[in-house]
Amino acid sequence: MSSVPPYDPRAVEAKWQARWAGDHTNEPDLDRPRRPFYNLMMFPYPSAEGLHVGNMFAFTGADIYGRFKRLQGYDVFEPIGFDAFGIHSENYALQVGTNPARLIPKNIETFRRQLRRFGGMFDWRHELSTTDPRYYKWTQWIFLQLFKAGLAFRKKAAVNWCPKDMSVVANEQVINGYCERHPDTKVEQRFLEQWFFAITKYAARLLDNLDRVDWSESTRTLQRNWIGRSEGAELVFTTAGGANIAVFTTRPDTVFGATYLVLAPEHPLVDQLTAQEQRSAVNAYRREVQAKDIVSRKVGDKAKTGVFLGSYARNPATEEAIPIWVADYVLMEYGTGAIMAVPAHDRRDFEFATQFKLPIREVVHTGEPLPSVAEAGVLVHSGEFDGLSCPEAQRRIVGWLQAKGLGTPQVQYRLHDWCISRQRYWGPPIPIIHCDRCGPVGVPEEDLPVELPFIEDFRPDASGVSPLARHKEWYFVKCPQCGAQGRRETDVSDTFLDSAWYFLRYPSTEFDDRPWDPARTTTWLPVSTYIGGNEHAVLHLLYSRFVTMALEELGHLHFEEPFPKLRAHGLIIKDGAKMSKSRGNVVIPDAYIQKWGADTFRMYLMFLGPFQEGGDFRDEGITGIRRFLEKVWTLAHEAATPAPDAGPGLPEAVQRKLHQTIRKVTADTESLDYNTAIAAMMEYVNLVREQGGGSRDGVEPLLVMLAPYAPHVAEELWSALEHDRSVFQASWPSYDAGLAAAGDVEIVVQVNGKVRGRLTVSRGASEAEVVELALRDESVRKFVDGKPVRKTIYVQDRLLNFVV
RNA sequence: GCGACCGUGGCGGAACUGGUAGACGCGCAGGACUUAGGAUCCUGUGGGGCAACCCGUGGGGGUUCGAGUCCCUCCGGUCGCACCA
Repeated sequence: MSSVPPYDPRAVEAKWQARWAGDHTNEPDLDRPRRPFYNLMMFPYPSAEGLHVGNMFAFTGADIYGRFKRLQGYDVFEPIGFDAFGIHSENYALQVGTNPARLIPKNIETFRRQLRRFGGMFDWRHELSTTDPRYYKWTQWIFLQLFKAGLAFRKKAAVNWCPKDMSVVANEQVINGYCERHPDTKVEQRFLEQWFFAITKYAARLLDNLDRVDWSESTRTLQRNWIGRSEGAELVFTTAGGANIAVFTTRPDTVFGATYLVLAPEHPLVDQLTAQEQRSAVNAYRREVQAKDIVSRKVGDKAKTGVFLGSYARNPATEEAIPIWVADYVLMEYGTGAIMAVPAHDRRDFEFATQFKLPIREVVHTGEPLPSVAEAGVLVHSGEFDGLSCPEAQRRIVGWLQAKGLGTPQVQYRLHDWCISRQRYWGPPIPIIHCDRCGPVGVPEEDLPVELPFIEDFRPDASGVSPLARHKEWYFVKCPQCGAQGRRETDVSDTFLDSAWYFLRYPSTEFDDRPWDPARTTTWLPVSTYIGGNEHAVLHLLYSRFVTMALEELGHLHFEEPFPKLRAHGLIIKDGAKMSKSRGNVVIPDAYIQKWGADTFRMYLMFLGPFQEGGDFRDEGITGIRRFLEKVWTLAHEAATPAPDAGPGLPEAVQRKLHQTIRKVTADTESLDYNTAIAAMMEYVNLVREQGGGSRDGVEPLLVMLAPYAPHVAEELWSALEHDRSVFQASWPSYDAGLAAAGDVEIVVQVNGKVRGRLTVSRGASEAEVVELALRDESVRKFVDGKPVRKTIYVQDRLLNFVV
């Protein structure tokens, strides 16, 4: 055996990374691809700590898929970028006292270095950052398109306000009513005029299209639940004073049991319906509710609170006068902000009625104790509808009330309109100018981008207005419509808007005069495969779908679903817990890559467990992968200088195993089962070593299969076998199903379900043959032993079972 | 509280439509080579038993010739949601 050079991953990886960059290996011809394949992964937020193994796990899994597609003959476009606006960057900047505009470029530089080092197949020509004015110019442009189409509008909405931060905080930053950063400070509720996108107009389409996309079922279920469609009816309760109170209910069949009404504290009719003697109690209650932060109002303890308004409404079914209450368990954002309470058949209403001694009337008899919420029973105490089943009664009662003008069938969605306003500094300014005469006016497209000014005092102050409003030269501007003095909108937009369209920009990053080039877009979009974490299963994906859908409708795109195929990867866990800075268990990959090489580390991460489920990061097992690559290294060098006595062709066992391995690695890589694909390659390598070592025919297909997983070492060994061109110009090996299936099989012989013997027979042997052989077996005979065989079960090529 | 997913050797994990449980890897034990080995190679490795065999996929029950896989129930864990009328 000739001498094999040592495997030095650092040298090999540096060499091939330089070669790929120099040869433009990872840069497909975007204008004239033969078989375009857009391999997208969720772009990272460039944190100050750098890329961690969770990111790398996700990117490696996505990169393997892209490289696999490349080897199957596709022109793969695999871009990367940075989602760098947002509250995380801003809070970190506030903490260290440096403007985020200065911090982010450094963070991006670190990420870029780490991403190059791990060997992703990225097309760096098309890198983007959401903070780049060349990018957010078009984020603003999209806002304007939606604004012009009437899909962006303003309304008042509650926000969490931290008096210490002097700023708005997100729901996730409120911990039990206190600010995350100031645990002694209670968060308040404030009502501010905010910008919304009318995503609810698309609720039905967003829901229906889910049936037609190829996504993991778990992700689709999350989206369905989030959209939350429910069917029911809107019913009208009238008051003596002539007010109409509309309520939404999914159970119109229980309307005879509605013994009181509840309005949300913010309901516009509360003032009008409050009786004089109750006014101070009602006002006090409303103030109390407003003082609570949003989260504890929604999440908080389950004890019900509320106040009687002192007035009554008429139940449209019974015509009785029933009391009207205000309570915060009714939410203004859902339905009409008012409910008919049916305490006998709704847990929440039951709890409330019990507490405030309100009447409880059973109208659906199920035999269960109250409250009985099931729709399995017959109507009672419901006049002419007594005896009907619930579904039947729902139809009939809605029809009856509809005829009286007091009800209509209706579908409600849980989905809210998307609030895109952020009273913050670090985001793209919303491109609107407020004019006293013209109202909110869109910034003319030729004036985009509205640049975010670099300001030193980006800290919020007690005024409650955005830091941007303090910059007069930026803030005051002429109204584009009438030329009068106007003021810029000082809210910036939500980061979810930045990321709701980045995949549209990637193929067209070099064009500054259009957000995306029509020809490029037709060629490359929609995305071929999108791989990302399930933490974005709802918001990011839903917002991206909405933006795409709206842009399609406005004629800017030719498709309405951006991600026809989506796969969610699992999470990397460390010491049984999610990696997070607060737990202090974040692992940075750099030291591992330095020590073991990127190839070993990539494969190690994929070998931890199923990609779509995640795994527990411990570094003990990493040497196993390194040993495997060393073995491949040796085999390939043996193949490069074959022993003189090497015969032609592969030993039969190797040949068969090779075809079985190709079959398994192909199927497993396609389905993202990378851990078992790696195990299959290991088995093959073990067999080749047993059977005499490396040969060209045995090693070359292995190197191609290994290339997506360990691209650098695969390139190095491919070139050691005297190939001039990149291994990624090779094609994925095919297998011969006949060869893969050939050979003998071992059949298990059972007696009464217990394994008593094993037989080796040729594949496809007949039952009679196997039975005869089995009965000759010593240990099988011992258990059959003259007893009559009552039944024989034979499973071809697998098992024979005698029941005696 | 509701919903989804999951419990397999010392560890990470394999196991197609019910059909050889523990692939592959780590670790561990013994051996070889070596001045040395935390390098490499070989052998073994679920538990019990000298053996024939017996037991074994969170606990209990069921269906079946046969259950990690299907059904019921209990226990434990992870994730998601948060009064959605």
